[in-house]
Amino acid sequence: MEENLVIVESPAKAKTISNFLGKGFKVQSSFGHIRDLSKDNFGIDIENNYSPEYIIPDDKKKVVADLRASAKKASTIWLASDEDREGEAIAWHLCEVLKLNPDNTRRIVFHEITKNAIQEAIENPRDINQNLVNAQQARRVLDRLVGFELSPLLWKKVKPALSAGRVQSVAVRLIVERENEIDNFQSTSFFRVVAQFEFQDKNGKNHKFQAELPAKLKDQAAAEEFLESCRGAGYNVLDVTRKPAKKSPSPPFTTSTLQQEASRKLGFSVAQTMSVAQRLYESGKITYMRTDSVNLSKSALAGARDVIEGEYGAAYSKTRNFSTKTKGAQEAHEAIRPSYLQQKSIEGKRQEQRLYELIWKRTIASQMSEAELERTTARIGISTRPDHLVATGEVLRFEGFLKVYMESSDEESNEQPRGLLPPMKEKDTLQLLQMEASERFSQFPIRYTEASLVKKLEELGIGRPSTYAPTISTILNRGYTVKEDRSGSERNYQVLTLAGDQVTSERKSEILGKEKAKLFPTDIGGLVNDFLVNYFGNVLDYNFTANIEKEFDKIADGKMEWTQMIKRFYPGFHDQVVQTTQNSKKPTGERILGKDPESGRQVSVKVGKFGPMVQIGEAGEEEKPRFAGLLKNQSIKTITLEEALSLFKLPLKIGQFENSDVAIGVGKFGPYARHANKFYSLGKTDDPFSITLERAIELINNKREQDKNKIIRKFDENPGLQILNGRWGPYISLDKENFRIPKSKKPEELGYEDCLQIIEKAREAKKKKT
DNA sequence: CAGTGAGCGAGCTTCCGCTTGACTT
Repeated sequence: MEENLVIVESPAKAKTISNFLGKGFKVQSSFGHIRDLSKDNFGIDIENNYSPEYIIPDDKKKVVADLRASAKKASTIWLASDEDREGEAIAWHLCEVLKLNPDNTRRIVFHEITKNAIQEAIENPRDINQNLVNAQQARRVLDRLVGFELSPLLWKKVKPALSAGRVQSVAVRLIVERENEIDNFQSTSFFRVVAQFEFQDKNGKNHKFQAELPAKLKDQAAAEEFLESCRGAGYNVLDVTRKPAKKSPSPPFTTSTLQQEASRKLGFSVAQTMSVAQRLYESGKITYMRTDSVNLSKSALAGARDVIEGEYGAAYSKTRNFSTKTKGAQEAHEAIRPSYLQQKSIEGKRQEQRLYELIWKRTIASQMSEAELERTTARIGISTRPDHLVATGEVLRFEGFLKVYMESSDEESNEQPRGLLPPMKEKDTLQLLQMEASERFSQFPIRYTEASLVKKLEELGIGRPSTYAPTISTILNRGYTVKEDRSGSERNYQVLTLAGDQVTSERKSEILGKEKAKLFPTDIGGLVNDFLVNYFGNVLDYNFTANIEKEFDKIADGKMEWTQMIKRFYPGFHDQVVQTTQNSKKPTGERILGKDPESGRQVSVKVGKFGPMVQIGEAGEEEKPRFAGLLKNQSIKTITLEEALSLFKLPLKIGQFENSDVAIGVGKFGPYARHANKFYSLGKTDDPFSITLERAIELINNKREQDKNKIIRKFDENPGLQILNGRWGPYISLDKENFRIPKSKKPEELGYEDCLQIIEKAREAKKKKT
């Protein structure tokens, strides 16, 4: 009965702290929350003042049992979960579940994992803040009520297994509305005038540079008139002004900004960033990766200063404290930074090295001095016109943090890097090389990437660092949105050129709307969003979360009873659900395309139980309607009658191979080629209507080759038993049941008996579990 | 795994936030 038990949320943290505390302290992890609402009847007794019913999920039973055993043996229990709403609730659930005695239970918090911080925390314990716990319960109950009432409504009205929630539904709304903005965008064109000049300095050296007309010209006639009027003109410098400017580094990484920069600079998906960061955290290379704080510990600040002064000199060092501007930030952790700042790079997988270096650079740069620039502006007069052209140059006087790191941007920039202007002064004359007026277009709104959607959600205060990546997965998995590349289409534009005293005109073309890994709404995403916005505009409101957060704060401050808050929301919301269930029509997005020339029956498209489909004929007619699903890249919004009708041509025989028919069809898993009763998926770029027999045979042969490599070993004793190569490495397959191979064994050396042993063991382990 | 859908209809799906393995073929 002498040990102290410290409970934290993460095992990696437990390990680190354990080293600081030494003997007499046992440190264990709760692995996050240990209890959640039951799934029966919402897990909330609505009749009984919204009393929550908590259960311990199966995968937490062992954790709880271990903690219970340790708690029994401990003289004092220290609850050291994070100092935020969720962390406080975890501490409270631990008290409840482990039946901890308040006399020997202490609540402690620390913001950085150093020996001093932890000792200080232990010297200043406090009680559990029940108000903060209640704010968490209100948050949890509200999310459950919203999610579990809206989702079943969608099952009834749209399609089974859909979902809606306070966070995911707003994420979908952002994507759908952005797409609408793009659809409705009217691109306007204008002309931009850029001139190339040559200047000869007093040593006779020639310098080339460019200058631009500040005003844009409204159409081709204006551009032509402008260039014509410049024919034979002289150009001289009206004045030159110099202005100093400064650039400051960005704050160190939070989860959201790390996801954005890893996406822009390394091309990582949000989930990929988190999984690589998790490995870095677990191996002790970086601090915790789920954080909304830009704060660095004192020791990190000192460490950064040492590194910068040693590596670049004292002039490059500037200690900065950043403050969070994010809505609803809870700041239970530090910013994401290297654990040891003197370590510029690490050993490990390529991805880990790249992400680590990004984190190192960002952290170090945040503690460096400003970059100092000098911007030069020269105004250039045109002898035949009152207008003037402007040339700008930028010189870096002092690199500062730019020596290490520069943040990227989501916007496509057409600004060219500006260099130094030649040493011109007032009244100098310039030689015009050529002047170009080129047609430009107003910029379409930009589609979201995973990371820029996270940025937007964070700005709105919706979601938390631990949920950004899972939220993206959810809206992709539900089929509300797809992440895609688009090749774009050609657009023509006009360029007028004044050179050698002649104005010429030329038509050029460029690619418009090329997209890489952008989020597009699907038909179902659009349909569900319109339905929810129409009937539940209050919950789908971009400010809904921000407003209820204010109420959670009141609860946390003890100024409001948490059940009061739910009482104010739920009855009205529930009534909305009941009303909508009874009174709303099924939203189908139906569009009538025309008549089927063969039968004369109506052809329409809509979203059905299995997704978007075409229908020939109507229900209730003598002959039943015929149905066909849309292809993945087709939409009920844009599909034509002709495209819709051709879907009924499938499955389509395209020829013979090895004396059997080859037919192209579309199934549950997309387009396929069928041959001798076997299915072969078509590639992403294969069009089911125009695919050739040659290509189909190629696919068949590829698949056969793959299957050949799939088999590592076969056994004569039992043809149902094989060692196969799968997506996640080698595995044992017995009559369609699969088993993992222990890491200690080499799959190609396993014999028949070995396999049976592994299977036996796996089956026993499974039995124990249940 | 590979067309399903028009309504007699079983029973299933679902939320957000904390956290990692276990697990997928």
